[in-house]
Amino acid sequence: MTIKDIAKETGYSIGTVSRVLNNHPNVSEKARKTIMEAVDRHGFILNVSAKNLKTVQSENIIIVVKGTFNELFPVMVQRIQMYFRETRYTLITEYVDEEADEVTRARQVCLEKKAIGLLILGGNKENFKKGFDRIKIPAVLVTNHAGDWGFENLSSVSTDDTEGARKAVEFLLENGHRNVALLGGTVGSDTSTQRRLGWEKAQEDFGIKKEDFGPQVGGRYSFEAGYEAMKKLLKGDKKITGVFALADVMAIGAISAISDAGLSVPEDISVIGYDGIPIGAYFCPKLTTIRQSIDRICDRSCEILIDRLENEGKTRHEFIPFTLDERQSVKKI
Amino acid sequence: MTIKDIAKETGYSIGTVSRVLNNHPNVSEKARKTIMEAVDRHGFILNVSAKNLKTVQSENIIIVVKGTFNELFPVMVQRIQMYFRETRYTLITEYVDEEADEVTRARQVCLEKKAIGLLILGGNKENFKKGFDRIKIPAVLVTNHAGDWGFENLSSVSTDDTEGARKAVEFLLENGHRNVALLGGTVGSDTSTQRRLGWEKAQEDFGIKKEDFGPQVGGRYSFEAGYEAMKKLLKGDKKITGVFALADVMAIGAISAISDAGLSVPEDISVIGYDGIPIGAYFCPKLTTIRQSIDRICDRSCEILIDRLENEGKTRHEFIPFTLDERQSVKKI
DNA sequence: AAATTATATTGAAACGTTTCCAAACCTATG
DNA sequence: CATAGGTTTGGAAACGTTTCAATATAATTT
Repeated sequence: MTIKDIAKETGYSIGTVSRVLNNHPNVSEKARKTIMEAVDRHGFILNVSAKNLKTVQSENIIIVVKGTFNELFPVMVQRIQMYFRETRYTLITEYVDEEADEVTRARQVCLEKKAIGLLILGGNKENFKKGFDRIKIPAVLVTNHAGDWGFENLSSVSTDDTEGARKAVEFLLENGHRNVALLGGTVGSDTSTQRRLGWEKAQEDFGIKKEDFGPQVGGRYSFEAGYEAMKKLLKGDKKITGVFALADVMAIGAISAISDAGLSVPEDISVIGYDGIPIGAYFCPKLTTIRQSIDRICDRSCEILIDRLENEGKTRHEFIPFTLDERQSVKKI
Repeated sequence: MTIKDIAKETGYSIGTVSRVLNNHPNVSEKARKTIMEAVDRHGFILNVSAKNLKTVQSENIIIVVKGTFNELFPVMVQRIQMYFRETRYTLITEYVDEEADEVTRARQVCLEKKAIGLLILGGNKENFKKGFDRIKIPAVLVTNHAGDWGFENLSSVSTDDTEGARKAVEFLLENGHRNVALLGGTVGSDTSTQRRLGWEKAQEDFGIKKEDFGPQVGGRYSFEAGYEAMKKLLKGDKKITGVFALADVMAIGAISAISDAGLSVPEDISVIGYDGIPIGAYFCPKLTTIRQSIDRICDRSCEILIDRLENEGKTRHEFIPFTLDERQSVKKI
């Protein structure tokens, strides 16, 4: 069943059928009705390949997701999928490993799939510097701020990680904690860097000298890494009363480790997380955390991309406000 | 940059270039080398639209995901994405709402995208009965057993939900619990039905009469629903010592509710879950649960689909073994 | 060296659309 | 009633591939 068959059946030319299908003006009401009727009757569907062959452009948008152990990203991908479900675009998901170069991979996939737009979940600046200028299509960096990266076709939507982290640590400090450990972070991850910076700033604001900063233990954003990092921290000699985990999943891992060590949260140690994943509200104790509006981040990213695609909107670099969700895992001392 | 340019540049015909690109036999070493060299030099990429136009078939596989509040599915989707990353296929994800008819939607998308294979995450039998026979391409039902549904082109990979649930409830019964509540389930969900059946069987095996079965409260698989359902249960008059939650997320919601009610798990009430989501191992108390090998379910689903696509393998209906992960949320009484 | 066979290459049609130009058809105006 | 202007339609080229029949070239056999 092709456009040609419809043409033959209705007695119109294929040109006319095509025009009807594409809502072109200059086609009579009568023709439109006859043709649409035939189309519906046969459940005819346009051959996208043939269409793209002519129009060159596809309607593919690629989302490149970096890092595969994250609990947050799959949910964000889902949200973004749902967003595009309502549009005429096709979203193609491409996962890349933590260590891989997401920009090179993105470029490759974009060429293969003839993508017209690009979303990147969790990229890092180093890789962008190396290769982003060769990506010609509009792109949005989701979750990372790229305001000062200086790329022409790149937008970004994120929370202000430094401020968020600062707020988290300040909250701990206001509650009397003085030795606030930092849990998590991997080299080359921009979110880690930003959040660590916030941790430092907050301590400086409270007049803590650099040599008196709490201890740090790195690790990727996962339950397991949080658990292990906390175990290491508990073995350390410094007495810790507060922990700032760079991600909720780490916070949860950490609480689990604390509890396995026979201590309790928040009685012995207070823990604050970052992200605002749903489980946090049901965890025992309920997790105090900096909540990013991931739904809004996702939606806004999609909006910006589509605006640029369809209305030639400018690139933007937006911060979505975060909130401190005060629950049970932090205690005043 | 098209195949034609490559042809012109190397002096060969476009036919020859095409054959080189497709690894056809009957092309000289010399031609192959010259052409590949030019291809690499220009970073030439075949136009998929043009290719598909001729070959008719795409290499698209659709995954239809039913239900959007689930914590398990996004992770499974990710796993499946990763699987297909290594293949020549393109996976297109399509989410449908809990109430929607996944089969009709699947058919529609398959036509639009000219898909050659289909994966369905969380379908139900009623919808299949209505419309699956009109789907002509190989499909695999992931997570539900369809052995007796009688569809020609449908495979399925799942755990034996009835047996898993029975095992869970037996475990509670063996630990001395006699009034085991059932938490969760929505009408029309096949997994719920199967698991409820297991709950009934286990009680029968222990000689409990139907009128003495524990109470049931329904709800979708989410933290929140688990929380609410448990709250309702706690208000009931029957004294409950054990709870079987149809999904880990519900179990976690339930534990949270129990704890908010001033009781504790497992001291006052034992809870067992189903699924084996990662957080379970880090929750406090650590969640005892029936763990499905979701990775293996995913991988096996993909394998079966591809086997059918490429080697005309038969349809299969496989059970992947589950395990009882005994942790801390169940106590002997 | 000629005849036969196997291998390598070419040329052209076909896939299902879109789009542009020209032709045909209206309708209103002078 | 002829003409202009606008609207509607048809026809054909073009998009970048694959594929197949036909041809050219090389290898093998006699």
